Amino acid sequence: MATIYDVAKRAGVAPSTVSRVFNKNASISAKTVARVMQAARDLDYDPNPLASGLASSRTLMVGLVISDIQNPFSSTLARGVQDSLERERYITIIVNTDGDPDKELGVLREIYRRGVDGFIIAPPQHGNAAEHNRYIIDLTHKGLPVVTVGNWLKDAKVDYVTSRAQDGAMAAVDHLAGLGHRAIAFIGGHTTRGVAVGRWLGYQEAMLQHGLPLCPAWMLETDVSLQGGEEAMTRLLALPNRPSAILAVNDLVALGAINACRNQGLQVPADMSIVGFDDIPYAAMAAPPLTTVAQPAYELGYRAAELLLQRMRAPDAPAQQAILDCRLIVRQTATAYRTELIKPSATKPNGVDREP
Amino acid sequence: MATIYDVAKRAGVAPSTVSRVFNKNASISAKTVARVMQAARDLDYDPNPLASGLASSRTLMVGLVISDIQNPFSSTLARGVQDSLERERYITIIVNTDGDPDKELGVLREIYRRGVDGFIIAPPQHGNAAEHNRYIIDLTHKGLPVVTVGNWLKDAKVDYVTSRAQDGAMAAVDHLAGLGHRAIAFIGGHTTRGVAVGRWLGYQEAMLQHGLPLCPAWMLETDVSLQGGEEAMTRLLALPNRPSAILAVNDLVALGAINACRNQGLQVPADMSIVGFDDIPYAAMAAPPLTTVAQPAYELGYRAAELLLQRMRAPDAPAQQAILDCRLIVRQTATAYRTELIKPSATKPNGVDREP
DNA sequence: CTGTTAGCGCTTTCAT
DNA sequence: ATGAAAGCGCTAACAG
Repeated sequence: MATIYDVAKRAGVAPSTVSRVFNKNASISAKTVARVMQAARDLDYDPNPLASGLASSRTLMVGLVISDIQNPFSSTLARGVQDSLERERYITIIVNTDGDPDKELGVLREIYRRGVDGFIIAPPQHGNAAEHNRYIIDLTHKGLPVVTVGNWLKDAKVDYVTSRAQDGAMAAVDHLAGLGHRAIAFIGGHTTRGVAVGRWLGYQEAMLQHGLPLCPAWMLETDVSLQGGEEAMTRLLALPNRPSAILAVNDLVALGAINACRNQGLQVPADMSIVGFDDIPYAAMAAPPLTTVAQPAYELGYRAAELLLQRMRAPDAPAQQAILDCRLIVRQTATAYRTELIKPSATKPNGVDREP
Repeated sequence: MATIYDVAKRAGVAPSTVSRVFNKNASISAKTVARVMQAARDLDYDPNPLASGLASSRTLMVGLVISDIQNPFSSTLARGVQDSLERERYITIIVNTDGDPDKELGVLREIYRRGVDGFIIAPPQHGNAAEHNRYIIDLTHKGLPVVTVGNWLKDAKVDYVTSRAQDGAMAAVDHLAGLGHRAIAFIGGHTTRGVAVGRWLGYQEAMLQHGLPLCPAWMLETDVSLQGGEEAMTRLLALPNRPSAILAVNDLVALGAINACRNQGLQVPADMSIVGFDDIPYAAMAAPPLTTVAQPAYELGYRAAELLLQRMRAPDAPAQQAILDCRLIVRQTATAYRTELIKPSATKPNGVDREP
């Protein structure tokens, strides 16, 4: 591969001039630019990113921290990030945390080490007091651009993008309550932290507004996955005072919950109403089609990347945020509450009581 | 950040010694190792990957080329790759081609430029004569480790991993034929190229074996996506001699096809049998649950990464391959052929003929 | 087993 | 507007 020296020699200029031409910052005479570009073309020259990274500590790499690329929400968000970033020739390094705080810290360190120019931290586990949180804030103090999605790091100058998830969750509860449900459970991830908190808060607030009971047994933490949803629903179904409706922290969990119901011989929505969150493409195709709160995953990613790009250009600009709307999509997994549900079912071993 | 010189000084050794310790290749006395490690710990030293990459041209980065991270098959495969690679401290750079050969060539160039230590090229578009193919082979000639998944590059020493997709496709056709279908269509991607060829060949071979007609109008190329499947199915339904069953190149396409049927007022499987490919997690949850050929996506990715790791260690070892099994999963989208289907339906404007 | 010495290819003052 | 020269932090012969 040709180096900058080769190009310089062929163009009859100094290497530094070639560098300037390629980095379009300093002012160079038009004819020099032309000569350099021609020489570069002749030699098929392409700057070596490692060398320029070493010299300038700019690598054109950004780290994207997500919980799991297999979640369609995350992969869509990732695509938004990549599509935006690649227009500026950045590459995106995607790392998964699996919702594990230790792992998150590890991958964060790893990509920092690698010299990324910035981070986008999406569905993370960092709460408000954890070590990672500290770590992330330290990064920003070192001047590293960070944008978070779905989670605001207070006390740090980080840009963030989020959706009105709290409103979305409230709309879901409103919908369920309007259908006559009183016993509404929430199946969450680590509900007190991370990206789930908005939904969690919205759930509680709406329940209170409707004068509905917040029963601790109805607020479950689980893995944010199909399996997690299945398992949580199974636990819920084993309860003496089983709820009649569920708000799930995301569609994966909701889908898993539907599975669990089916396995126990329950019909959704006849015997159990379920509302998801995200509106992944498969929500509409599920059996039955999932009622859910849509989040603009792609947009979220795209906007996050835009904010990051802006911050990298203007490190001292005031922090910005982009807040996008959620929208309740009514499909077929939530239906009117039937009073029969409160009677013990002949086919079920567990008595079904009305909640206190 | 501490540099290798700082550590060397503190440990009272030469920088090269520190380098050797960290790269565990040369033999170093135990006590020197201990001293160096201690110094490194004291200074919180971490080697700079850019510097070492520049000096050694090993970057601990590998490029993963897929068509679209949003396809659950791809994201699962990607996860397999990442999980394997991260154990050896490699990071994975995921790039999407969207099935566009030009874009593929572009991203390939880009990550090559970045100095990746190897490539994994999964569902690509490279056929057997295209420019990219040439490009990839050139890379291997330059000594760059490449493993392809699902597609064998002949004339090149590349390792590859694949599934017995051809057998899988044949099993699907066998199933459909056994159900009495004769008019079986194939909705493919770019069927003559890339990862789809195995399925395409399997389809044809099985059709021939069963003495079934290979009608050109029944072999469609389309985008490998929900929309693509929907669109292709719509085209198929507009045909005068509509097929009674479909083999789709993957689950996304199959799911899209189901949508199209529903939109046209057709029941699946009563009016149209459909079989997918991949068995993405959502296939089982679809309405109705999708009959499909399962591919071990995660395994495929994991194994690809393992082969790559091996080749990077032993550049001159003979090419290896890993070939995994596919498995037909019979669910509910394919059912016995009903002779009524050949009569023009009262509800449909298009006459339905038996195929020639 | 360990030290010395050149680079790897680019950027960046500092001059001019 | 352009050139000269000193690194960025590490590795890899080559000695010894």
